[in-house]
Amino acid sequence: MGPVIGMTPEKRAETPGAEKVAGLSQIYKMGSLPEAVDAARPKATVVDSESADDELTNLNWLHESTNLLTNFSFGSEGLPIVSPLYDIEGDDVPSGGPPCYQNPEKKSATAKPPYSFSLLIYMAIEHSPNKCLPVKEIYSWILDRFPYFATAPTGWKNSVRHNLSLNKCFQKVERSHGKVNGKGSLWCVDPEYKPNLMQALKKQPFSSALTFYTPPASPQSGSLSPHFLNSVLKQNQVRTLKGEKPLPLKTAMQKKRSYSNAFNHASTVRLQESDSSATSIDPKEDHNYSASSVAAQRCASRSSVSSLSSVDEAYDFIPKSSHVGSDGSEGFRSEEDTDVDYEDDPLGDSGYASQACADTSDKGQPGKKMRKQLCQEIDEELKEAAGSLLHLAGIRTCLGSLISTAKTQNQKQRKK
DNA sequence: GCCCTCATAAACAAGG
DNA sequence: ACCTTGTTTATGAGGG
Repeated sequence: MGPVIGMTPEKRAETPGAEKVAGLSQIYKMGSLPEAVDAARPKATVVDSESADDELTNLNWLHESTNLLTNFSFGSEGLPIVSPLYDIEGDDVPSGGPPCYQNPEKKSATAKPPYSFSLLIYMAIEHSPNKCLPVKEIYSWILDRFPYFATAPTGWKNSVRHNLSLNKCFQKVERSHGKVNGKGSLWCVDPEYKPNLMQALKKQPFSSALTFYTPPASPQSGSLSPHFLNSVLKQNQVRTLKGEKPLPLKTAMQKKRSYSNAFNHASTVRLQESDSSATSIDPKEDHNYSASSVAAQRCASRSSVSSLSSVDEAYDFIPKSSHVGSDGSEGFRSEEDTDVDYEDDPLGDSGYASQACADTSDKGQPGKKMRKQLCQEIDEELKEAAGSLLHLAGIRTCLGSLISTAKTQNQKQRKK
């Protein structure tokens, strides 16, 4: 198969682009924008007014922010809401959507699938509503899609487990407290490795299988949530205290976007970027089976609370409620959430879905309603936030004019 | 020939 | 005791 290459975040951290992924929240906090991000940014959005809006209180900044607020509200225009649900089964793709997932594996039912175990596992996990599956369900999915394994020697399950264990692309998430080392952990795809898996999938003969993948909708939508605005304001307070210049919202927006891009591992555009900072990894570090490095890498990539904390950090600017998302995408859930009795679940795969997922899993209509409702709510919040900003700006303008009039009156009195 | 990826097998431990 | 899950090690095939 095509090599599932370049999967070492540790190595990636050596490249400038890697920082975008590895320490995004830190980038935010540091207030430094990697040049690579700047370069990758559409120039049109980089208005050359950095000096002009250096001040947080600059009205140009505010004006721009309000423009952005109107331009980036959730789902209100332009940016399509990508549903990760329409293609869970690959068949019910709405008209106008991406091409159907053709189930290439079903074409060659008894032939050995052209995918490596890593990709099979990846596909299985990505097919699940919550992007998390226990080993058993991964078996089932593979068996379901590739009857080849029904007759294949039983060793393939060993291989699956072997892959899950050894491949850093996959993270184990304990279902509940008492089962730290017990049975039935859930396996997720490490978001950091998704681009690599995607890339590997693209190299497969049946690249149409990619269409089952659905990118997380929230971050790259570029919306300006109140959380985001608050976050910028808070950061600017800190920066001011530190004696640094406040960060213009525009810059923050750009960072947010750059981060979102980095987080959006499904972005094939990014995958094909020439600098390929997010995906260019030292092949030596990829999927390393050598005993010495595996130990070290596992320490780095797994023991760190399965990177989940970093994922959470990465969502810094996004309302917590949207971490899981109404659509269930990017399903890194809490242990409580994932603690589901899958054995008794009559829904099968869809049984892993949260309530929101369950709402949407049938025909997609209720899900759209929910999402629409959510978008409206967010829009309202955005409007409120914009209103608050305008209010503040108004106060500032009033104060400014008062001060200036007072000054002129002072001067007049002195002349007299 | 070397290195890498991947598949496969096997041993072992822990838990249900 | 048996099965499942998870980890680790070893080995070989295939490709660049």
